[in-house]
Amino acid sequence: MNKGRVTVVDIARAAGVSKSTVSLVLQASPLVNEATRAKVNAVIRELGYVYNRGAANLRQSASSRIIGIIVNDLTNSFFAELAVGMDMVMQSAGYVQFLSNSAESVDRQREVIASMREHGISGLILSPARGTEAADLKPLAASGIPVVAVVRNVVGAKVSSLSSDNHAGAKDAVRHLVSLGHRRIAFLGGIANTTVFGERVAGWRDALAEAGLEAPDALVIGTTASRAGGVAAIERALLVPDRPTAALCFNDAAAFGVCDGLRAAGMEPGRDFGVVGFDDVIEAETAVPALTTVSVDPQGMGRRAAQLLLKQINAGRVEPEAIVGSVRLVVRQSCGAGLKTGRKPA
Amino acid sequence: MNKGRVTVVDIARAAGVSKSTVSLVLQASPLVNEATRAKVNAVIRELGYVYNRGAANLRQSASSRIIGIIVNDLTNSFFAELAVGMDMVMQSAGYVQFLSNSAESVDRQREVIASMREHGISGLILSPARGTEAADLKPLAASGIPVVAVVRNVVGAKVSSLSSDNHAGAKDAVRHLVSLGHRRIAFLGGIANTTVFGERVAGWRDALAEAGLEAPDALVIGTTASRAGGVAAIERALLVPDRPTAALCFNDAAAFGVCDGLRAAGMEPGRDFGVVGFDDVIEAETAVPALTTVSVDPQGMGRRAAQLLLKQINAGRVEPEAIVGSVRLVVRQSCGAGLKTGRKPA
DNA sequence: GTAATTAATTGGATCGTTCCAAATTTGTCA
DNA sequence: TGACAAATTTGGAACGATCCAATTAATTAC
Repeated sequence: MNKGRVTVVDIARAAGVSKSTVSLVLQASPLVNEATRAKVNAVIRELGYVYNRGAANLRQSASSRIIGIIVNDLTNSFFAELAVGMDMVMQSAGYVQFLSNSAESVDRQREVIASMREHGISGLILSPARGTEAADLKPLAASGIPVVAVVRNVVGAKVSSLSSDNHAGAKDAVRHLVSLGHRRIAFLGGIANTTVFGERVAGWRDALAEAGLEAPDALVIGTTASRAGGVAAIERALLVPDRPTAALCFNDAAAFGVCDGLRAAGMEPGRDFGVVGFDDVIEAETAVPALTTVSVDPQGMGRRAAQLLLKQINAGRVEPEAIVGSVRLVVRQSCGAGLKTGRKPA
Repeated sequence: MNKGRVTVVDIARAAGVSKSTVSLVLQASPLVNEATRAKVNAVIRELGYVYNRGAANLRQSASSRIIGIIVNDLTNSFFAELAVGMDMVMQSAGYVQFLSNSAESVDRQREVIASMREHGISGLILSPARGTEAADLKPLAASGIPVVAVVRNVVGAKVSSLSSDNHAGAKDAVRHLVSLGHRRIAFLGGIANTTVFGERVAGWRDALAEAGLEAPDALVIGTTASRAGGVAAIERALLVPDRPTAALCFNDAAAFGVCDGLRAAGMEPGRDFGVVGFDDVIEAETAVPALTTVSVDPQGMGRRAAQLLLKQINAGRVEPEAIVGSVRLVVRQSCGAGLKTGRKPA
């Protein structure tokens, strides 16, 4: 059974030329005569020919035009947007992408990477699962497949990375809360022993030190980087003696949770307690109160990661570079600053 | 340049067997002697061999083990979760997936489908962009590639579909609001002339008719299926003379927007206005007030879609079937029903 | 009108794997 | 030990596109 598959040879036969000519037409080569090209293209359309990229990729020189993307938590809208940003760039560069969700499991991530290698990806963008080691990426580097780590980076791995300036962002956010008069500022949510958590807490600590305020460990409450984690964190924070009056949250998801938790305790975020998030997810703008947050522009970050990867793919030689994206504080209502002006009715 | 690629022939030479034997080992065939298998596997590990799936797929009998997934809006967490559900099933069935975001553009969707065909996908799960026509899926059907449409379906296309019982879900939700004493119930958010919108509005209308209540067009306010759309919808709804006291929202995103808009207007969702969503996104449970919503279990739906597609791929012969998933109302706080019990502190 | 030049076209050979039929080795039994 | 069956192994021909060197056709030059 031929499976009904139409091949270059079928086209060649029908158009009365050789398969080589058909191949040239497919590659839009200038070598082929216009009349011939037209005829071949007509036959291609007529027979419903589908280019077989797998066969073409067999020649060792070819590039698969497939790139792999692995994120650690697709249900988090930060990553969903990151993926969308990458998709945009890759799409217009003529690449397709294998997108997978490691769900924070290194085993799963390993499997996915192996599978992607078998499919011959030309590059990989990875938001590493917690616990990823340099060894996990070794084989990729060995076969010359460029890798870009986003959001988190992998210590010891010689791959490019694109992260955001967590330290500066956290510092700015806390400075802002201090300028609003807060003296007891907590750090809520997130998983304690991760690099990103560490960087953000350091920023928090430094800003407090700068203002001559103390930064007690009791005010650092790590839980999960999710809405539920935020709820749990604020519940505990409100039990601390000499309770905080404001908080920098690990990320926006946690910040929303903190708002939920405050309301459940009869407090209104922004008015009774200052809340600042991190990430600037789309919902941050439309939420009520609108979330003051450190903007890392996930889509933009996705686009930049994709561009970086493409650059490396085209460059051939892989020269790892570490980019730390700058970050800016977006002041909205949840910190209490924007409340005077209020929300203008549409 | 050999590109450093290790092939079966290299393994064969190093292990002192023929490439056919290596191939048998790769396929875990029982034909090969244990001692030989062990030696070959050792060499495979030693030389760092990577299976070339592209080459294997060349044989016409082979299946690519790649499936395509196209969703119309990945930034909507409903679709992100849908994708995660599919990922789980596909992953464990040994498939990888091309995941793309059509961003509601049919042109983009067409390109993506073409690209996926060239890569030889064994099946496609599609949440069609608005305006998708049967003709867009024709070539896939023609080459015997099974397609499962999810969420929305494509009229006239002979593909399997998996949608949820929008009519029944909406009806249940409105009945519940009626049972809580509401008499003026709006339908808020969503894009007006889409199938899903139509089905949900019909359920809303039928439930009202059943209760002997009127269903004026002024109370159907279509905007966008997003948080911002919900805010806009409730703003308009509150201006309607004889304003509604509760609303069924097109989806959870819109419902969250409605809650935001209510608060901005000084009203508390659940207490001053009943809000019911649709989809049961994860955040629905942890939000404050927890969202009463019609559960369609996006992850579960993703899993079922993936299973349906796998069934069709394995069956060979493609027999389209339309599955309408049942749906159930999850009563939480936002409708006002759960307020008496309140939220128990953790 | 023929040689030189340029423009188009074309057979293999090749990429890395699978599959088939055929060959080889090993084992069994009278 | 020889005949026969079972267990292993193995070349070579696919699969569908690309690329190279070589051939043929069309132009131009003299």
